[in-house]
Amino acid sequence: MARPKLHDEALRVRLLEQAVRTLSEDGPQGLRLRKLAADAGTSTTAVYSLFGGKPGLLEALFDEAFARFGRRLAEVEYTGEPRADMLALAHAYRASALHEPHFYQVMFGQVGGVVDPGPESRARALDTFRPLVEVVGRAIEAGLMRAENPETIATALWACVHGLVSLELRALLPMDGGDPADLYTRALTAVSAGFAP
Amino acid sequence: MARPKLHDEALRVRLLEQAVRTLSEDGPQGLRLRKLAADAGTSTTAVYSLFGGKPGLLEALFDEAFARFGRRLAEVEYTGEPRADMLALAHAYRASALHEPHFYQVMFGQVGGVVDPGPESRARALDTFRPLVEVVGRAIEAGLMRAENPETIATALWACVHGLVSLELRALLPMDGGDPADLYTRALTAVSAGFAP
DNA sequence: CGGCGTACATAACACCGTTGCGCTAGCCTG
DNA sequence: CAGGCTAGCGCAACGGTGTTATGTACGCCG
Repeated sequence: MARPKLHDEALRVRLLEQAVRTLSEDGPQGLRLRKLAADAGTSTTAVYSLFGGKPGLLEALFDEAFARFGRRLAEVEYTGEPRADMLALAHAYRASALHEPHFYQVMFGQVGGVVDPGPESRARALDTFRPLVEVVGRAIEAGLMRAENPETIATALWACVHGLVSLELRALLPMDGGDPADLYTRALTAVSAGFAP
Repeated sequence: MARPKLHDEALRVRLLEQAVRTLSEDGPQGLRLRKLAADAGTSTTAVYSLFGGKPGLLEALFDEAFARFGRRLAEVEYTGEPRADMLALAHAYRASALHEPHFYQVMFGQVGGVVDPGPESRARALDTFRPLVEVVGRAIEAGLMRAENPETIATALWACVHGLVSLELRALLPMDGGDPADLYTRALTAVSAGFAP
């Protein structure tokens, strides 16, 4: 060792925070390494020693985006009625995606081309929808849904919400049907009804 | 006029065809203007006079991708049983997306950041799922689904398929459930059952 | 106290999309 | 029939990107 490390964990979180801010404000396109380093008071070398490059930084943002998403879903207050809770989760999912679309893009859009999350990042991402699996489990216990694998049903529900959000963000929802929130509610009610015993 | 135009409609389709080929093989990342022009035996200026730039080229590819998708869906042979036809459409949708994921990325992923399709491109994109609306309409006529707005039900079905495909392409489908195709069938059967009268 | 080795910032590199320059090639006029 | 005018186009320059190589300043150890 020759001199004290400046590229330490503290700088890593500072860079990540700054990247999160830029991502939130300007989107993935606005994320430039030089500007990021300058804003954090360091040089681009730091990004390479701490993240290995821009793909590594994006993977860290992928994790962060799912963590934020997970926090939003964890804040949902349950009523105890599984189907209502499921709808609450879905609407929280939608609200979070519409409120921070750039993060949604990092999670599900192919950003800049190559965000290859790696297995453990994918596993953490999958953990995000654990609350939904649990709600489905309670619905099954309550006799509201048939006794299938909860993950299967939860995946179907998740896919439906995710697909609706994706279409809505692409402005591809046919808008003759009034409030989009109603469409979510009706579609998800239908899915859960379809899995009724 | 001074000399015969080389940047004509023929060159436009040649460039588009070459772009389609490159997109299909190398993905959006592999689409470089210089290489594209060289492959087509012209210069980058042609892309600007014919498409206005790279965003214009990507919008043309957006249209082309949806056209291909529409052709795949139009090739589905109907049995006459609306629910079976709906499943056939869904599996054709999935097959097309998995077979040409780069086109799917152009259609639904935020490619390179800015593919802003413009209203008439969006309208053509929405036309793509017209067959699904018609199948739903037949299901309603046959008394298999409740007499709601067919577009609403079709949108719910579309979102479900689209969401599943999106998750599958992201390798985010929980794989303990065996064949993913079964998951599609079960989820979509549930959705259509949820809209039963 | 001096040399060493490392950790860093800075500058160079290759490439991108975009744009201005300038040559080239055909019609129109004299 | 010749020559200039100008539109059309290839080419090279520009600003910017992510990445990599270079040089430098610093703190420890002999």
